[in-house]
Amino acid sequence: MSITREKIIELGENLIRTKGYNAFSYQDISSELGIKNAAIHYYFPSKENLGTSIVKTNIQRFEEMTGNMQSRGFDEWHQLETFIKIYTKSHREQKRCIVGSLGPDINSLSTQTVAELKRMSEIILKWLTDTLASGRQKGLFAFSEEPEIKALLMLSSLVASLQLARLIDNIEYKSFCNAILADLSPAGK
Amino acid sequence: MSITREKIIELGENLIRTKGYNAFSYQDISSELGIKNAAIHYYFPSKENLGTSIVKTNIQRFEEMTGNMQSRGFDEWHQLETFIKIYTKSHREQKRCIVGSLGPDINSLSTQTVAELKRMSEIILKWLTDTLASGRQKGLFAFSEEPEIKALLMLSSLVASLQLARLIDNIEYKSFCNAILADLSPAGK
DNA sequence: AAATATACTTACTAATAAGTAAGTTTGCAA
DNA sequence: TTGCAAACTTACTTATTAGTAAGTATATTT
Repeated sequence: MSITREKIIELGENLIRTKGYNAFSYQDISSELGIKNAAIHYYFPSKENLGTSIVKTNIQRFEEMTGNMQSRGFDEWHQLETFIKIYTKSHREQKRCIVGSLGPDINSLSTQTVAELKRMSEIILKWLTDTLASGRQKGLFAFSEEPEIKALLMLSSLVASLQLARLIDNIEYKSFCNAILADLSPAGK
Repeated sequence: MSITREKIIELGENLIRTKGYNAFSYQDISSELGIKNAAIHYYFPSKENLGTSIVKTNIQRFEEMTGNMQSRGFDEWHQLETFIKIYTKSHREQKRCIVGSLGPDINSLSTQTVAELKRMSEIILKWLTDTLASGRQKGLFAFSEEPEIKALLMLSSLVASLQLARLIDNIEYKSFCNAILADLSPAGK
């Protein structure tokens, strides 16, 4: 695989996560990489194409991460902690997540990109639901809702928190994330 | 106030809440209203201007609603229920809220629009924090976090849920909102 | 009746966007 | 050394965008 191709994907992802899909252009990428806009089209004929590739890369990354945690024998609490670290890192870097960035632009995305984006959120939600369910069975977590609902509540909080954090100053992001985890603690109930 | 002006604001708000700020154009509005794009510029010289006006209108609407509830003597539980109804209605109409729609585009908005948007989220959060705090004092709610953190958690959930709802099919939005309210119930603890 | 303000339209401009066709350089293989 | 493919550039086109300047019709005021 080409290094330029990878750089385009990386830069594209950053642009989506900071400016948003409709606010970035091939020029933003090409000028940053010191190449011409046609060079981007050489790798990604259309912007839809690039968008879809970026989502696919993110799905792959997520699946690698969860696979890794499972094969390394992380318990459910540890897995959730690691998952939440993705968001604290994004917050530090003043970025949103892919789902939170592309979700709003769903009406101006190609059907292919939307399909991948849906697939991504479903994969995340499924993993989160399963992790919550098996963690509760082991007595690691306590919550009264259905795991699907709880997963949706948690994911919603995390996705939106990255957005709200940019609107509300003095936000204590760490406390926020701690509250999400503490809410699951069996000791607290 | 002109009826055309009001229609522009209403249409603009709908476009922001469905397509997003960067994805809608003056043409979208003018063609819908059967007028020319220059007519929109007559009322709103720039798009930034329109954006700011739309946010201001929403702030006003929110303050009228909360003011009304307070003067009518709604208790905190009733107030929260009414607040959450805004989101169930948005969900039915396949729309997001203003904060969730404009938040993602913060990097491509004018400083004035951003200022109003920040003001709006702060007003909502302040109201929610106060309502949670006084409701807990009266024994209507039970939660262990600081009211500020709890308010942020709830608002995050609601804002993002409207986005995720469009990504995840078969979402049971009612159960989701019920879970948010049930979480506050003193009986459940 | 004349002047003026309101609510537009007509007819543009300048900028930026995605996308393309054809050419160029470079390294490698036959 | 010729041929060819990969990785671009040059030089565009077409479409859409926000925005503007000047004009027009209509109603209201003076």
